[in-house]
Amino acid sequence: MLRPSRSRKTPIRRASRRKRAVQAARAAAVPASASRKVRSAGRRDAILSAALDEFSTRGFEAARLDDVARRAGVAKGTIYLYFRDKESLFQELIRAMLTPLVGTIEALGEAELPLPVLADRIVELFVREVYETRRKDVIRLMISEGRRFPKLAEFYYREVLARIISAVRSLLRRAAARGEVPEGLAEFPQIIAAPGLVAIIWSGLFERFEPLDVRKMMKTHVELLFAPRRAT
Amino acid sequence: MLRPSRSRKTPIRRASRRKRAVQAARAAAVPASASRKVRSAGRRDAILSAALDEFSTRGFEAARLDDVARRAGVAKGTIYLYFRDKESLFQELIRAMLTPLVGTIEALGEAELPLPVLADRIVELFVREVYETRRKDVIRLMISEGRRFPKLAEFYYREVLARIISAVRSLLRRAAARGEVPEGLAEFPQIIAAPGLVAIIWSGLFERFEPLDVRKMMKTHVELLFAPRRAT
DNA sequence: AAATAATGACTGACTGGTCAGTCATAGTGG
DNA sequence: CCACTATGACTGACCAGTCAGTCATTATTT
Repeated sequence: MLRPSRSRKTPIRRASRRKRAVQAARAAAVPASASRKVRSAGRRDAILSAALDEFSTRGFEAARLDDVARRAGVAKGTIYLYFRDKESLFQELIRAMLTPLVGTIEALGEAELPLPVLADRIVELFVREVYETRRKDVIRLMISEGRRFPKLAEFYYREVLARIISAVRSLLRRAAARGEVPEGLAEFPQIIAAPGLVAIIWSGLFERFEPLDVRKMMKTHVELLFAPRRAT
Repeated sequence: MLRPSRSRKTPIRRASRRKRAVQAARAAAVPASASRKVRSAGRRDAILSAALDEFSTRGFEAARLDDVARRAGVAKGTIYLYFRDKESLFQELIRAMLTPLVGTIEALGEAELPLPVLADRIVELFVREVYETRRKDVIRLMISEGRRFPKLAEFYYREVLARIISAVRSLLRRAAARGEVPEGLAEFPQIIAAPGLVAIIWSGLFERFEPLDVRKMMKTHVELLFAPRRAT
């Protein structure tokens, strides 16, 4: 916690043993007619969605839970029925949005695709599944605020990043063995992702001064990396 | 405005009895012997340096000016003699640290260096002038907090980024004209910087799980980009 | 050169406003 | 009918920014 003194006072008397319904229900408006379970899941999603909006525009510290509640169409106290505290809400948000990426990327790594097709897939995956979705904002949040949440960074590294890196690395090794990409690349999968991250940062800070064609930049980069070379 | 009943303009005598003790305990960053002008400059620098530390570790919002003051060996009020407010302190910090980079990079762009030497210089410049200095922290701050300071982002874009990009771009164009680098690269100078930025982010979030050899990654990347290719 | 006055840099207790988290009370689905 | 869900006014911590007061340094007078 950022200010440990604040919440230490009251002992936590959380009795709920209920398993969290982590199923990805659609974040539609919550019809009054729906069953409790459905409404509950809807509420949770609405809160997460509202939190993403507020955290994205104001930053974690400056975001007000009152605003999150209003945006979610819920009272502030309700948030505390679904999340232990603000920090926990933040962590759940990141967790819920980024975990699903892993499977997609691992699948991409396992398919044995010809190099040009692969390059294309990587670019498209990034643009369509990240850059053009709210995942872009979540990753921006992770970049901006992650440093102050070491537990979250650790979770993210173990559950998401390490697995993605490992998948990309083995893919690069196989390609390198066939002589399709240079050896050195497999050691630094970060290099492949780098322009994507830069694009995310750029879009938040400088887009209005100098727009950036993300797809084209990614394509240029990947093609440069994967281009056939003269023998050394 | 409602005033507390006894409040007049009555000056209330409350000179601190602990004053002498406090002054004795204060770590004197600036020797009391120095002239006013010297001490003043020293104070400003001490405040900026302390602010960088506090902003870096807690983030802009969470950083307390009380802590900045303590770290600088100064009273809180003193900060307001040198900076209008917290935001202005932040802006001055970024401005003071990053503006000097421009000249260095423009000089690099103007020297007509052989490609392998140039690659080396770029990597070394980044590692020595940014990554191994506190500029790394300032850039991390810019990335993390810049979005909430549009004015600052604009200043930074105009005064720093645009000029760097322009220098790098013209350098790349000349190299492309000689056939030394691929044409596409000049359109996206961001690609060259990307791994450097990723390294800065990585070092803040994941270094403790998986250390990253920045120099080697940068070198790998630049060499891949600049490598001789088969004719297309 | 010493005494005295003027200056303005510096201090830190205090204020006003903010907001995370609580809990007494009010619904409502099963 | 009551356990579960939801509410929102409230509280206590917290902190940026203020300003009346202090005192070291510099300027002026004797």
